[in-house]
Amino acid sequence: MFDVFAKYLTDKITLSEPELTQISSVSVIRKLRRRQYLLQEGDVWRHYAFVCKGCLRIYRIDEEGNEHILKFCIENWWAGDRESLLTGKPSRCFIDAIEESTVLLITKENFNSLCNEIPVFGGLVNELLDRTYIASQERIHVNITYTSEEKYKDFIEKYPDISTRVPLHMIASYLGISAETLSRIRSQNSKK
Amino acid sequence: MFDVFAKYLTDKITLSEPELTQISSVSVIRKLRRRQYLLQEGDVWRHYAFVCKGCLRIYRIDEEGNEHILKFCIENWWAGDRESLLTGKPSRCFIDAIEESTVLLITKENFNSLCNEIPVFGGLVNELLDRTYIASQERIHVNITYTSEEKYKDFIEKYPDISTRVPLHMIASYLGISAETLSRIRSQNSKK
DNA sequence: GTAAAACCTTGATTTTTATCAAGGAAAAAT
DNA sequence: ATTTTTCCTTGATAAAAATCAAGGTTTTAC
Repeated sequence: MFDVFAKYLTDKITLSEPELTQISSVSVIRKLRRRQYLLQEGDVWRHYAFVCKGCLRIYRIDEEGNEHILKFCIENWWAGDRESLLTGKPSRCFIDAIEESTVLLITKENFNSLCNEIPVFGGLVNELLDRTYIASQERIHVNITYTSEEKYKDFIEKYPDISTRVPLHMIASYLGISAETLSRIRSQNSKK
Repeated sequence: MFDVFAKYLTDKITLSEPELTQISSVSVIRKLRRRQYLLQEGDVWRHYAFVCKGCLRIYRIDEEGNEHILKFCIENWWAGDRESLLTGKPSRCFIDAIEESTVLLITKENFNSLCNEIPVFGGLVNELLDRTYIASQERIHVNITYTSEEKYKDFIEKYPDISTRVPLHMIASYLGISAETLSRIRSQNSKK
């Protein structure tokens, strides 16, 4: 499974064999069955995690026990709870696998070493963070601006690959609307 | 006005006199009157901007002409459109002053040089970016989880200083609810 | 292969929120 | 100081969305 990560990296940056070996040596592959947790609320998240295969979700549970999905992570995406990672505080999130999945884990310490020792790697990570931040600003904009229907359209446009493999009620949770409302939006759209 | 920025920096990191002088030499002070634009949609944003005094807002305008406020920036906050800054593309945002304000501008190029040449400065910036990202994740969570009333309560709790100096309808815009609804929420709360 | 669980849809009803409209208070501009 | 603009509130109404409930389908687990 390391080859998936290697391909992801070498598609974007040039790495020597020793560098790839170095990255490989600190990478740990972890398989997850459906519904299996990668992180539970209260635990401290200490890794960087790259999804080689499958689909995860990051979510929080409110006082009434309702789940609210912050993010879906499919192949070639990064997963994790950056807040817990950076602050060292217990996470408020759960991460679990929606499908049988494989993730590649690198501890924070090893990851930082890689960033320092392999500058192009560090550069890639910074670029990724930039893009992630921009995407989160965009999501805030969508959230405060769009109607439920527009939010759904925007979602399937931005994430066509996710919208086909994730249950509807999870998309509703991600968008912050009820599953019933989303079901009705979808059926109305298909009539047009 | 540079002293406000100098204090902000030296409260967090240790800087030598020459370093402060170096920072000062690339800083440009700009005064803004009420409603004056710092950035208009379509322009490329090329700076880092630190608010020394006053209050700005960053917002977008939708097809129907409605404003949606992405962020308020008061003293000791950073303003700008990171998307345009990093991509070099025309901004989709407006930034203007809600009050008479003073901002300190540093061009992207000079700013990057400072980060490289003064490592503690770069470190501070990275930390700031981390916290900003975490805050944006938190805002997304609030958006998809909370009711309008809870969103408002959360806002005045997180930003008591902003909530007292910004018009109500702008807070409504920031939260993604109508001004009338927010007015009613507030009057109901005060009855309790 | 079958039972159980998860998922989606639809209807009826209630709750929440937006919209439209108008009046008054407060603040800004000159 | 006064006019103008902005801002806030309140009411009435319409629209949107949540909730409750139930039935049917699909998928998963064993």
